This record gives sequence, structure tokens and C-alpha cells, in this order.
Amino acid sequence: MGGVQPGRPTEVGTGAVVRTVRILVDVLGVDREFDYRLPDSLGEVEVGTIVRVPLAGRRVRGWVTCLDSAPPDGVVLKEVLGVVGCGPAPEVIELARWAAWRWAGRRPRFLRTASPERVVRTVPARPSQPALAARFQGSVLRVPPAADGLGEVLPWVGEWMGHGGSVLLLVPALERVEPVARRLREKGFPVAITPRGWSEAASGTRVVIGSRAAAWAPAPALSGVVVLDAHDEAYREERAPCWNAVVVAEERARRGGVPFLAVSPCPTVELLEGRDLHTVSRSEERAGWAPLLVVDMGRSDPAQGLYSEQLVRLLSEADRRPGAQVLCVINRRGRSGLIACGSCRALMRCEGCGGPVAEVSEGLRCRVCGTTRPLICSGCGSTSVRRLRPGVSRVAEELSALTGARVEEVWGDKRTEGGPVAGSAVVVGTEAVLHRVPSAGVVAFLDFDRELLAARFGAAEHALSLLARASRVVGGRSARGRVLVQSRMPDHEVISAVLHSDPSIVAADERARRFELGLPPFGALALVSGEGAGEMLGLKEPETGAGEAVALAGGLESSEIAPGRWLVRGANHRVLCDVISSVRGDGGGRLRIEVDPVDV
DNA sequence: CGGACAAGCTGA
DNA sequence: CAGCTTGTCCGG
Repeated sequence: MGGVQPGRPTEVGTGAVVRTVRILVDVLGVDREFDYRLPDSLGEVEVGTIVRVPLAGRRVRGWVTCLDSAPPDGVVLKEVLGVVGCGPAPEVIELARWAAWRWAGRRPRFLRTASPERVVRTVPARPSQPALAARFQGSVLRVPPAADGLGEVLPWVGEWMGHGGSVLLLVPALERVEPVARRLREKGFPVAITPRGWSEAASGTRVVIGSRAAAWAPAPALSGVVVLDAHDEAYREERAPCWNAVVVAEERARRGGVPFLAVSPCPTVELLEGRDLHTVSRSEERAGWAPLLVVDMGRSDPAQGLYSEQLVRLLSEADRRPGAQVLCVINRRGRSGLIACGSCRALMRCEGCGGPVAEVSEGLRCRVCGTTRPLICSGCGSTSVRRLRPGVSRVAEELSALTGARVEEVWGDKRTEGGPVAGSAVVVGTEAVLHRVPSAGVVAFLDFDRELLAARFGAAEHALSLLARASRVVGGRSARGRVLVQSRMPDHEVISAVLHSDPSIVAADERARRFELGLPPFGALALVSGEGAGEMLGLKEPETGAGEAVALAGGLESSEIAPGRWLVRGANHRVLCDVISSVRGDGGGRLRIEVDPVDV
């Protein structure tokens, strides 16, 4: 029929106004908007309101992105079926559009994160725009590692809250939301905790606290953004699209024209570049770093393996002195994920070829020939399993034998509710142990070279962050805590940075290295893989030698780092993401794009 | 994403 | 050519 004029509501014969709204449907992998008629009976909607609409015979949710939209001619509009509830504010809808460009993702993924978990019917009166004289300014505050820096940012938060708007405050882990909220309440700040307190956050004039997803939380009349421990990798979403909450939070501040503050004891080059650096006094900073005991493993008896004299002495002391718990950090090494029978302890193997098996949803899958079988021990018929962690388990056994101490194991997915870990003199685990155990007398890194030499982007910065974390766990110099590091590289910049309580040593080296190679923040990277990746990038197989950089359109260059895996580099995200978003459409389906990849 | 439909493969 | 799999397109 096409009776609707572009751009504004249209009078129909009876004089009734036909309202047309544009809806971004909540179907992952679609990222398309459709126009619908909005029946008068449904009342008012806003940009961001969550509605239910028919789409291809289904009833799906969607977000209103445009009021009084102009549908193309010749399409018969369906009606919005109902209003579900409140959704993200218009500026967050726009932010999702930007994020979809920035990380080559789709808007529904981001808008789900930005929407309330449970239906929110109404939100108490939103405040008007605060009278503020703020403007965007990206800053970094380097704090001593022994505390989380909240104390240092309170003056900032206090000033911003004085403008009467909202302040966004991000912490890296969900467990830290409550304690931070409590401390802010004690200081008299009104707070809202996300994701639970979505509607409180939406009602404004609060400090809105949350972890990664809170970068998308409602914050009406935003007047400032803070990210605590901004170096923490937990801010990066691991599943595609791999967005980063620090980057989203800053973009939000930029769009809102308000200040952004990243707080960290060990700011990364990417945080530091182009931002003001604020520091505390040298003596305060020094007090926060734990004294480092460096054991040069290159000069110790090779027969001792991972266990130096100094370490064994520390552990034996700990076992005799209650309260001086030692955390031993060892990264998982060797092949991970071997499975043994929980009853007879025999290694579970493939019945066909005898190869090791991995646990999958259907049971056990052979790592060699790929055949799958039910999860039953072929020796004793038991269905219980024991997952072997070669690193942690063996080290725990050996340490226990060496020192006679009771040794507890901790790893990422093992639940440790207070009890056993708190009671053990020695706890062994992967780096997750540093997040599980709130405080200890000593932290020992058994094989720190594994961190220093890790084949990953920013290995040195990550290694430094582990020492910062360890310093916090032992309470820094002032709490007489100690951190022991076993390494064959005792002169490494990361170790000297901690010995001098000066994290800028690592940042300066890292910055020079990145600058030299044109790596972020002096360039932007994306990893493109999957079928048709080379095709998408306009690369013909013969002309590209493996590992050789090839010039692409838009000033990009790419190299095939593995069969079917292309690393694409651009001068900055603007050029990189522009090219990616323009070629993505015609490149066909099955390809994976990871902007800002961590593993080379 | 998930349904509709079209284009290919197989078997009798 | 039915019956099935695989691929491509499209939704208001």
C-alpha cells in the first residue's frame, strides 16, 4: 500500500495517526532493523524500549531504534505485539552500533548486555541533565598495588557526583562489586549495583558499580567513569565479539563529554598512551609493592628442579608457623586435560588406538583418532573421573613430600568456599589462586620464566600484573609480606621494575618495542580466520608467501600466520575497522574476525 | 538465528 | 523422480 510518508506520522482516513517504529530484532547473528506499526493501545515507547514483534513467523524481542521511521515502499508492515519493558538509553543504543563496528560484532550481543536481566516495567523519574562544566579527558592513575585504588579515586568521584549525575565504576571481578559498594556507601555515596540494580542505576544520581558488563549499565546524566585495576584482562570478553570494557567505558565517557579515569598499579602501554598520568608519592608507591626475593634458577642446583633451597625453607617455616600461608603459583604445563578413572586411577584411553582421551559432552573423545565412547572406565567400569592437572597436581604432591607440609590445590574451576584453603599452610595453583585467596604471608612463583617468555601479546605486562596482584595478596611492604620469584632471568625488566617499585620501567621498554613493530597502541590488529578469509581480504593464494606481509586496500597489511589465519594490521582502529566492516558483507558467512587479538 | 526454498546427490 | 542433504536467502 505504501501509505506512509517518509519521516513523520501519517494521517489516515479516520484521522488516526499511524505510528511506525524501527526495531532492531534480538536475534544473534542478524543485526538488522525492521519497521513495524505501533498500535495506539500499546502507549508510548522510547528509543531503547524492549518490545515483542513477529519476525518470519516467530515472536522475538527487539529494541526500538527509531520512532516514526520511514519504511521502504511496498512492504506490508506487521504490528508490534507488545511492550516488554525498559531498555538501554538512546546513547547506549548508539554505543552498541559503535561497538559492533569496533569489534566486528553484531549489535544484539551488546544490547543484551546492556538490557536488564529481568523485565523492568518503569523506572523512577530520570533526572535532567546535570549542570556540569566537565569535558572528556582520559587519565590514568597509577596506585600502589597493595590496595585497589578506591581510596585514591574518592576525591574524583566526590567531585563528579557533586554535578548530580551518575558515575560509572568498573571493577574486574564480580566478587569485588559488593565490597567496593559497601565502602562507597560508608563514605555516603548512593550506589547501584549491576546487573541486579539495573533500575536503580537507571533512576540516576548514583555511583553505578559492576564488572565488565557494567560498561553498558544505565547511567543517566553521566558525569564520570572510573575503571579499577584497568590493566586486568578480565575486562576483555573472551567469547566473540571480544570487546573490552575499558575501551567501551572510555568511549562512553568520550561521547558523554565527561572525564575517564583508569586506575592501576601497573598501567599497560595501551592505557598510558595518549592519557594524562597521575601518580602518588614515591614512598606511598614503594610501600605497596612487596619485597621481592629473586632466586636465580640458572645458578641453583639443576637437581633441585622447581624447588630451590629458599623455597623449601619458606614452605617448611610456613608449616610450623600458623597464619603465614604460602601460595605457590605454577602455570599448567605439559598436555592438560588428561583424564583418569576416579576409582582405579588408571588413565582413560581410547579403546581403538589406545590414545589419550578428552572429556566432551557425549563422553570421551580420542585425541588421536577422534572416536567417541561413553564415559566409563574400561578397566573397572566406574563412571567417576579424575581430571589430571599435570602442573598443579604433581607440584602439590612433590612439595608435600619435600617439606612435609599439608598442601592444598586450587585451580580455576575448582570451588573453594573458605574452608580447606584457609586452613592449609601451603596452597598450590595456577594464577587463579591469586584471585581465590584474599591474603597470604608469601606468594611464590615457581617458574616465573613461563610468564616472562610466554608467547603472547604483552607477556611482560601480564607478568608484572601478577607481581602486583601478589603484592596485594601479601599486603605490600608495609604488611611484611614477601613475594618469591624463581627465574633464570633475574635481571629481566619486570623483576627490576618490582625491585625498584617502579612499573614505568616495564612500560617504557614495552612502549619502545611496540612502537618499533607498529603494534598496538601504535597500530591496530585483527585476526581473520575461517573459510574464505583470504578471499574476503582480497588475497590470492599464490602471491602470498607464508608469513609475508601483503598490502591491502585502505593502507592495511596482512600476513598469513598459519594456514587460513590472517593477521591484519592497520595504522589505527578507524582504518582497520572501516575496511573490515565494509568487506564483511560480501565475504560470505563462515569467518571469524577477532579485533585486538591476544595470542599473536 | 531459523524457516523456506532451491540446487545437488543417491538409489531404484 | 522421490527423498534426502546442503547451501543460500531473507525476515518489515
